[in-house]
Amino acid sequence: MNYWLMKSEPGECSIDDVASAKNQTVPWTGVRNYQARNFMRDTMRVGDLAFFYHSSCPEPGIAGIVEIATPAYPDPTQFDAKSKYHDPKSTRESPRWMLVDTRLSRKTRLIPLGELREYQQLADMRILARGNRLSITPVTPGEWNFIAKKLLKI
DNA sequence: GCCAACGTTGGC
DNA sequence: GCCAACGTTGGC
Repeated sequence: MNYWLMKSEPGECSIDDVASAKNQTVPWTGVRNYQARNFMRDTMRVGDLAFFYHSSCPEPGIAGIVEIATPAYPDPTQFDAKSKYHDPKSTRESPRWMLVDTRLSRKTRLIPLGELREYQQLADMRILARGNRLSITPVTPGEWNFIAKKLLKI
């Protein structure tokens, strides 16, 4: 079982959008970065848990927990000429972009980015690194447990 | 809106 | 294969 942190812009898809989606499940559409794709394609397993992080918004921070609900499969938006995620270089025979579905595990209180920065135990988290732009990053069990137990008390 | 940081592109 | 230019991300 692996732990992750997945960024989403709440203007695109917030934790409340996941909560109100059918089966409280959303496809993690639109990843166009190879490292993030590789995590989904190669390392994620059904049942893995991820912090759902709100980025590029007034209050960036962890807003909930989602569970990986499916194995990786081709992101349909890459084939859709009308989608902003369309990739003309990708083919159905050898799709370039993969995604997983994520299902709400629970909504949490919002842990602001500034609060995450307060703890030495979390100092190595990728999300806290300067200039970090990777939208999916691994979280260690130690970091996961610290956030879940100490900050969220779950 | 600014700007640092980083990934991707494309010419060579 | 190198690397400069460019575009994007994301916090502030």
